[in-house]
Order: sequence, then structure tokens, then C-alpha cells
Amino acid sequence: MKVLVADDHAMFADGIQLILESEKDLEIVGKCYDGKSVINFISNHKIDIILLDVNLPDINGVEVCKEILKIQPDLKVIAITMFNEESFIEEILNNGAKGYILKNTGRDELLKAIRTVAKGESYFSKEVTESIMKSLMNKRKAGSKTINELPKISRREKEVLKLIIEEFTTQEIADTLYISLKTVESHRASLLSKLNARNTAGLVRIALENKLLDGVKIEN
Amino acid sequence: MKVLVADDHAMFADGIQLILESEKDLEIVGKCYDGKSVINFISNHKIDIILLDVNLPDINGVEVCKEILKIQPDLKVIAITMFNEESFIEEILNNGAKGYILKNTGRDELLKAIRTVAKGESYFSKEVTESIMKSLMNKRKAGSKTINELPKISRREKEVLKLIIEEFTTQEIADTLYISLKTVESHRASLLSKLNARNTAGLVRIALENKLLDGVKIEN
DNA sequence: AGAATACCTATGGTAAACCCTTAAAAAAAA
DNA sequence: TTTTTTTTAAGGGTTTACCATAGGTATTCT
Repeated sequence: MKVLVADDHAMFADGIQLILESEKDLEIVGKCYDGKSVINFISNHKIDIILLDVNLPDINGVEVCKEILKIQPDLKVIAITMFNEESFIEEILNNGAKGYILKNTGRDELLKAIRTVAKGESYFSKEVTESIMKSLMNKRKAGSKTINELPKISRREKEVLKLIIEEFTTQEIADTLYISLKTVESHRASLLSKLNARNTAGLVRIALENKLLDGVKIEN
Repeated sequence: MKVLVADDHAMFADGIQLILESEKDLEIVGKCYDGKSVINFISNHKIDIILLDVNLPDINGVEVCKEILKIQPDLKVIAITMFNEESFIEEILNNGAKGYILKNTGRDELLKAIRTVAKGESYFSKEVTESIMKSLMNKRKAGSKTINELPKISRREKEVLKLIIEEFTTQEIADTLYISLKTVESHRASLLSKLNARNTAGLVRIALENKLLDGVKIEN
């Protein structure tokens, strides 16, 4: 299997090379030290696996991942970073990476990751998995650092809010709900007041950020 | 340790009771078959661990979880369901559950889950972990079923969009950026056109849904 | 049962957003 | 260097959103 190593720390890339050299089934076909040369290399060579550092000097690792998968969709991308940052992990997994390991990963785990991903499966180190799970559990808590204690939105207000977010005008909302234009305006006013928003933009932002519409029935 | 089992399928609750009976350190102090009785029980008894079915007949499991943690914040909640649904898992973990296991979990894993959570750690079965990881990888793909191919938003347009989302009026944006009101209106118009939005609400929704503001510098 | 609170309804007036068109200087891309 | 995109700006008009206020109806609390 042809492997490409992309990392701006030459020492690290060399270390990986040493590890892979002793393996008969793996062959390092290149080393890149920045995003542009990675994209260039992928355009000109057919490889199987890339070990991609998320923090390359020129281009964001996520962007590099997107680009090279456009060029060669069946390429297996394993992301590597120094840090166990949940946001990085989530972002790059969303963009096609098949695995994610940390730089302090040992020889055995590195080889296991490569061979697992090569088979078409995904691989995540235990630390990474734990990190994701923890962040899943703390998302809401972290988000509510400004303990906004949003007041309760009434049923009708939620209906109006839902339609606002769907780009209905006040008149259209009135027609949809069979109530007066002025009534809808009144609901808008109380929404603005309750959610502490100045205008429609704030209404939509606050509603989406706090997932206020979860649980509103959609009757189509 | 005092354990409460909450599941509307009596057979299942009984099964758990049988498993736990043979363990000296675990004691089932009650069984509940709906959300209301769970909340009621927690209000009147001090327990250590609850095995909570996510799909109770009357109240949504997530709501039950929220409520009982308000009453007894140090209570350890282990969510149980039939299905390996990522949305359920994420939702209930966000609301304080310490573990998540499936109903086809074996005796040993059930006990391991309870004892792990009792120690203050978290527990997730292998299947659940895999499910989360997979959904993490497929989120973007699923969301982009309507391949919207959003056109490029220029630098200035992004600045305007950012301020719109922050509830600035057109006049305020003009003052902030030291440009004319009419110029800002012009930018708004091209944003509406480019993002295919009908009004401010759509602008905000589309921007937030597509994370268009990621990478916009905040110079304060 | 009575009071307080929250909800849904509605009005007139004012402020802001949106539409259509045109256009020139500046910057970026081909 | 030429072409395209971006940023700037304007007039003039229409539509929509927001403000202050208020009455009748549920709902909840005491």
C-alpha cells in the first residue's frame, strides 16, 4: 500500500517513515510539508493512504482533506494532530477523514490504524473516542455559559417563530394560521421581548442557537 | 447502591431485577413504568442510579432526565433504549445522562455499566460509540442532500452578514463600517440574491446552517 | 373562588427593510 | 493588459417589521 505522509515537522514525518519501512505491505511514496504540495502530489500520484497533519502551515487541514478527496475520492485519509481537540476531530471527520490519531500514538497503534482504514473501516484511538464522548456530554453546558434562562415560548409563538425562520412574512404567517396580520405582529413583539432580540435577525439566531424549535410538530 | 429501573415494558424491568438481585452491592429499590411516576419516585426517595428507558409512554425520556436531575443533581442516569439512534444518544447525553446502553446488552456489560457510572465515570457500549462516530462522519453528507452549492460571499458581504446576525440595523452597519446606508443596502441585496433568501430571517438561517461566518475575523 | 399571570387577539403610527435601476472607482483574476 | 468581480453610492418607491397600547380569554396560584 502506498502511503503519503503530510506533516510540516520533518522529524515527525521521518519517524513515521522509519516505522513504516519495516513493514512489507506499506510503502511511503512521498512526504509533504505543506498543503499545496499535498494537493499537487495527489494530483499526480495514485496512492492509498495519507497521514495528514491537521495543522499544516499554509492551508487548513480540513480544506486540504476536502480538496484531495475531490481529486481522488477513494483515498483513505487519517488525520493526525498534536492535540485532542474535539472541534478539529468533528470537522475533519465531517469532511471525509476515515481515522483520527494523536501524535503521541505508539508504533503498534499507528500500524493498526493504517491497516484498519485500508480495509475500508474507520479507526479512532481510545483517547480520541473519549474526547468526543466528553464533548458530546458537555456541549450544552458549555453553550450555556451565559445562563440565559430563556423564558417559555407559548405554542402560538413557536408556530409563528417557526414560520419566521422559514422566511414567511407576517402577512403570510397570518394567512397560514388564519389569524389577523396584527395578531401575528403581536406574537412577533412578544417573541422579541421574551428572547431579548432587537429584530428578526436576532429572533432567528437565538432560536437556532438554542434549538427552540425542537419538538414543534410539522403538519404537512 | 440503590437502583431504580424505569421502563414501560414490565418484562424488561423484571429481567433487569433478576440480574441485579444476585449482586450484593446493588439493590433495586423501585420500578417505574412511566415518566410521571419516575419524577414522583425521585422526589420521595434518595437513590444512586437510575436505568432510564428513553421511550416512556407519557413523557419524553430527555425531559424526564432533565427533571430528575433538577431534583437530585448527583443522581447517575444510564439511558437505555431498543435502538441505536444517534439523535437520542446525543440529546440525552447533553442533558446529563452518564451512560447509554442498548437493550440487547448482556448481563456482564449491564453490570459493568452500572459500576462504572457509579464510580463517577461514564460508560458507553461499543455499539453506541461506533454509532456516534459514524454519525459524526455522515452529518455533513446527510445535510448536503440538497447540494446547495452556495456561491462565494465576498469579504465585505461577510462583514455585513456578520453584523446583520448580530442584530445591527442597516444604518448601524453603515456607521460601523464607515460606508453609506445605500451601500449596505446594496450588500444586503446581493446577499439575499446570492444566498437565495427572501428576507433577513432567511439570511440568518442560511448563514448559521452553513456556518458561513467561520473564519471571519472579529476585531474588537 | 378570586386574583394574578400568561395567552391570543387586535389597532394605528413609525421605523426599517426590500425592490429596481443605474453607475463609477477599486481590486482581483484571466 | 483586458476582463470580471467587488465595493462603493444614489434616487425613489413599496412592503414589511417594529412600537405602544389594550381587551377578552385561558390558566395557574393562593
